[in-house]
Order: sequence, then C-alpha cells, then structure tokens
Amino acid sequence: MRWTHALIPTLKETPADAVAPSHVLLLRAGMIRQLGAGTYTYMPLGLRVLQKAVQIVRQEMDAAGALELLMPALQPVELWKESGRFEAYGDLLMKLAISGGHQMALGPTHEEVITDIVRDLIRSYKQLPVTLYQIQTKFRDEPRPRFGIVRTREFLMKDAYSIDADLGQLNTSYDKMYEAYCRIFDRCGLPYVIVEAESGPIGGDSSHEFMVPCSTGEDTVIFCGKCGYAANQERAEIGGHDHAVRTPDPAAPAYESVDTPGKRTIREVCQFLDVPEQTSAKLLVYLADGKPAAALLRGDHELNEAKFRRALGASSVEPADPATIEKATGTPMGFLGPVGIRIPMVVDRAIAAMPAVVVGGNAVDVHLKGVVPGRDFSLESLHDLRNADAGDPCPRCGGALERKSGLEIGHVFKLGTKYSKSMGATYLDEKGAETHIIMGCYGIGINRIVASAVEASHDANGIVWPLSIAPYHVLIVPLQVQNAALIERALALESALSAAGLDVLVDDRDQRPGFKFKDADLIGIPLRVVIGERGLKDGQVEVKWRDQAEARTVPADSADRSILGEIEARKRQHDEWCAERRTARAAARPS
RNA sequence: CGGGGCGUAGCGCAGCCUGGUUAGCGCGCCUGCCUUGGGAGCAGGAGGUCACCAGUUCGAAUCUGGUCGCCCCGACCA
Repeated sequence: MRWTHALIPTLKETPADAVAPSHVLLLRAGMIRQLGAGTYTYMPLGLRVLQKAVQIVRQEMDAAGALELLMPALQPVELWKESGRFEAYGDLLMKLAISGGHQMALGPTHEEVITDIVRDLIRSYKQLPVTLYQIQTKFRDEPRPRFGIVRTREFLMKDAYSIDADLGQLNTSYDKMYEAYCRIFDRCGLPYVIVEAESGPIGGDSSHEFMVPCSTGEDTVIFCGKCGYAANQERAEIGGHDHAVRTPDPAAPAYESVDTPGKRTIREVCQFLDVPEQTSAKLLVYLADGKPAAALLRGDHELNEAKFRRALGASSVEPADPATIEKATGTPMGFLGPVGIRIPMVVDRAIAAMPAVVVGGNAVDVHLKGVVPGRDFSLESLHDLRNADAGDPCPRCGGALERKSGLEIGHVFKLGTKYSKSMGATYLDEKGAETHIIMGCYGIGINRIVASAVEASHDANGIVWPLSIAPYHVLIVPLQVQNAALIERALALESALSAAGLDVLVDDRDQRPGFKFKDADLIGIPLRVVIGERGLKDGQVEVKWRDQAEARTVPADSADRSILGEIEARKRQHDEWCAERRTARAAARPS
C-alpha cells in the first residue's frame, strides 16, 4: 500500500480534547476520528489494527471449540423484561421506538438473546456442552464516555456464552475460555494481569478480569507482591481480622455529647473537633432490597457495596436518598450514629479495633465523643465491609497489599442458572428429568485491546505496536521520490515482501526525510526500511525496529530476504514466548 | 445527575472584559521557486452562517437570556 493512497491523516499538534496517551496517539496517528461523545470512526490504519485483534480473538475462540454466530444488535425489550434486566440495566440500555410503536433496545450484551435461542434449540443433555460466541457492535448509553476509545457508547465486543449441563461442565468450559483469553492477550503482546472480580448478586463461585495496568485504567487492582494475590478493589478481601476485636476498657469514661452546628461531613466534624478522621466513624444508610439498613465504617474508610450486600444477605443495595434516610432514622443525613439507631446495622471490623470513636448523635447538630464500641453499641454484626487499599494485610499471606489502576480488557464469569431460570431454559438429563441449563459468559473489549496496546507500548514520539496487531509489519521509506530508480526499488521490495505474506506500507510522499521519520515513529509500524540515495550508492538500505534505538544496514540486493528473516525471527521468538507461558500455566494448573 | 471548563478555517489558538472598517496568528492544504537523513525557507492563494436561537443596540464574535454540543473531576458502570 502506498501512503499517498492510504488516507492516513496524521497530526503534528495534539488535539485539545485528548488527555489519555492512547487517545492522543490514536488521533495523531490518524487511526481514529471522533464523531460525537463516545463514538469514533476507525480510519483505515486504525481499522487494520482492530481487525488484526479480531482475527486473533476469532482464531483462539475457534481453537477452544467455541462456535461463532451473529445475533442482532436490535432486540425486543420484552426479552429484557423477561430476564428482569430491563429495570436492572436502567438508563444504560439504549431504547428506541420502531414503526408500529414497538419498543426495541440496542443490545449492550446478549445473555437474553442467547438464552432465547438455547431454550428452543437445546432439548437434551446429548447436545451439551456447547459454547457460542460472536464479535459484534454493542451499545450502552454510558453516562460518561471517556479516554477516547476506552469507554464509548458503541464498541466492538467478543461475547461468548457457555451452555452446560452441570457444574462440572461449566468449570471445564470456564477453564477453556480462561486459557483462550490468556492465549489471546499473550498473542496480542499485552502485559495483562488476571484478577479476582466481583461477580455481583448472581453469585457464582468465580469471576476473573483481565487487566492491563496503566494510568488510564478505570479499575483499581489490589495485589500482594509477596504471594501473587490480585483482585479488583470491588472484590478484594482484607486479611488479619482474627485478633482485631478489642475488649472495651472498663475504665473508659462515658461518652459526651458535643454541639456541631452545621458540621455534617466527616472532614468538617473532625476539623471542628480537632481530631483525626481515623478516630471517627460514619453511618451510611442504604436500601437493601428496598428496606433501610446501615453500615458503620471508620471515617476515612470506603464502603464496599458488594461486601455490604453479602453481609446483609440482600440481592441488591443502593444508597438511600436524604428524605428516605430522615424518614427511616428520624435524623437528617450528617448526624447519624450507631448509638440507639433504629434500623438494622452492620459494623466494619476496623471499628472493633478502636478504643473510642466520634460519631453522629442521631440529632441535628449533635455528635458524640468517646463512644466505646462494644459498650455503647453492639458489635454483634461484625463484617469486612470496606474497600481494601494499599497497606492493608493480604487475605492469603498477610503481606502488605498494594494498588494500581488497570484497564479491563476481558472478563470471564460463571452465570449459573440466572437466565435459564428467569427465562425457562431447560434440557432433559439422562434420567429424563427437566433441568435448568448452566451458563457462563465471557467478554473481550476489542477496542480496548487496541487502546491498551497503545497505553502499554508508546514513547515520546508515538505508538510502538506489537508485531501481531500492527497495522503493517513493514514501512518502506524511500527518501528521494523523484528518483525513479529509487521508487522502483522500494516498490519492488514491497512486492517481494507482500508476496511473502507481510503487510507493507510505502511512504511515497514527496516530503523531507525528517518529516517522514516523525510520521513513521508516530504510527508505530514495527520495522522501518529506509531507502536513500546515500545508502544505495554503497548498495545498502537501512533497517530499524521501532522498539530499538539503533538502525542497521543490509545489502540492498538481498534486502527482501534479510527483512523477511528478521520478521520471521521476531514472530518465532514471540510464538516461543507464548508457548512457554502456556506450559507454565499448564504446570501451575491443579489437575 | 452534581461541580468546573470550552465552542472563532481540517488542527492548535488570539480577539470578547471596554460593541464600531474587510475577524487575525501558527500548523496543515493548493501553485511556483528553492531545499532534501529527524516535522526547512521564500512568494502567491483557497478556506469562516465566529455552535444555534432570541433579545439589547444605529451597529454584536464581543453584552443579556435560552438551547445544543464537547472535554475534565465526581456520582454511575451486567
């Protein structure tokens, strides 16, 4: 492909709206172009990267035995009402009216559609297990699209669904997908980590997310450098609770009531009373399955809603609004406390380790000082309720946890019978008994493969694509394009390399060398071949890898063979690395 | 949905506060000359409903009100 025919609109200046490295560089490299908030065009160069990622995903899904199909993005809302997710998804679901006044939705995911297919077509245990997948555009009315193609309203997703007869089959299907994901991201050259993820109210015994650590990541990963424990902060447990409960000091004085006019937040109260936030506690009121319930946490800690939900045994929790709070407790928000509270309360373990706390007085403009946990309020319902954070003890080994941000590129998830029950998907087992099918779902954000590759691999000059998903393998840069012999040589080299199966771009623009080199670095094609009059005089062309500082020269007459050799060697090296990782995973897997 | 910022040429911006010829600058684009190994130089040129609507005014990019759009922080995120 010649650059002059390729429509690669590179930009020298950084577009003002772009902040994240992947956003800036993909725009500047002419790979994407914004249409509106959360909607992007993939220009030819960007589309090539996307399609290479698609191809890798498809190959590994097929190799794992999954069957590809294609479901409609346009779905009847009735299906969503049937599963109960019409309400649960809320505004995130894009709805539209079609002719005849019918309500339709643009699919944000396809559990409902797949379950609808399966309940008709799967009748017998003999048809199981089966895993189906598709690569398709998804729609979500994101309240806040951001970071370029990281979070958009329309995106390309590979979603797979395993259909199994029992838990044993589900575990096998899940493990296959897990392994396929490792192979996919290994092949894409992404430095991913696998973390335990919150599986939500569905339960299910496991869920893992594949994360690429980077500053634009929207998730927080909590990990232990000592034992390798890693979890999404939504999921991460906190260790070392065994000895934390403290006996109330019998000599402790009674608590006292203090006036705190207008001081509602922890910060305001603590500053007003001149005490550290770690010595205060806050009472948060939620609606758990519609009924008020409270969580008591240390003032500087964050509530983890999933832990709270599990502690209450509820299927959903949501923050109560101020009016509801006042109605349920008799006290407006800002002055709530555990002493004499009238609604069910669970207490975070950290509270039990405190000798005395500052809390709300359950009356306007009143807080209480010197309240003793276990004496002035009950510690019967003690749970791990807060978000783990850096410095907390690891739940496995007790070492100090650390945190970093990560970009979620894949998620594997055991659904169980959530959809087969709500939508009536059953099969007949060996004994002729009607049984609910068991499902798993597995997603990969294809666009995020592209974004995270850039986040993980770029420098001051531009993108450094991994060979496997680079838009082209080789960029040939003829320097003097008016020199017919030189251009001819460049095009001959292109033909030879293309014939050998490589993707080749030729920068045939009539520009100064510096200009072309800058663009070459920006778009990040792995191997650059410079053909100039100077080198050609000595029968040499220059070869330089994007990820290496130094260029080398090779004889021009055999340039095709040496370039092919270099690319093949790189590929082989990467394949071997992938194979080693596979072997290591297989060895680590409990049989 | 709350807070903040911004909308002037394909991109980056100035002008607005203090209304007044033909709305400017840099990059990019077109033509020519010149130059040719890390985003050159000179000359000429094309490109604008100043986001939109309404108002104030003799006169609005500029002042007022409204609408829309975009970005950032937060909330939210199967």
